[in-house]
Amino acid sequence: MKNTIHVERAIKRMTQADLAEAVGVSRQTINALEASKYVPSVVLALKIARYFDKPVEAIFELEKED
Amino acid sequence: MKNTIHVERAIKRMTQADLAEAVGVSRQTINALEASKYVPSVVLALKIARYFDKPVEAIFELEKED
DNA sequence: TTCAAATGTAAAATATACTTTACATTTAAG
DNA sequence: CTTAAATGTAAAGTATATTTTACATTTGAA
Repeated sequence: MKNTIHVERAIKRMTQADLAEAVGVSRQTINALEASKYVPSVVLALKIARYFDKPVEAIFELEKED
Repeated sequence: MKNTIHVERAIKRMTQADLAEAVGVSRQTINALEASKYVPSVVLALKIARYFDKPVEAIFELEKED
């Protein structure tokens, strides 16, 4: 699992805390997602994608090992 | 969280066990997802969507309470 | 109607997402 | 350089996804 949350966040010039609040999770959760420490639920993925107005697949990408 | 897994499965005329094997989870996991007993990870959602050749959003939909 | 396949369900165990608190490090602006 | 904001990280706790085993019920085809 690979994601481009930090890129989307850079485009919108927002902090991890901003995004966390926008999608209703803690800042550490966003930080951990960006660091690929774990895989989000599809609910959180949908919220993040919707926030950035992109399809889930544009932000979260499967890798061979998934 | 609402999903249309059983519909996609009906279109392809496949069993829960078939889909489970195709995406690498147990049959009970598919059964529980169809019964909305829990929310899958985005990895599993991506695999299911990819298997049905549709975007995640076409199969998994956020609800107000999410 | 009968039988096998498909589905529903449940409990126990394990893995992992997510939160909270707290602190250290980095970065950017003044 | 100094300071505040942003980020990285970590540990402990809670919630929940997923598996395994097992059995009951439903459904469909012969």
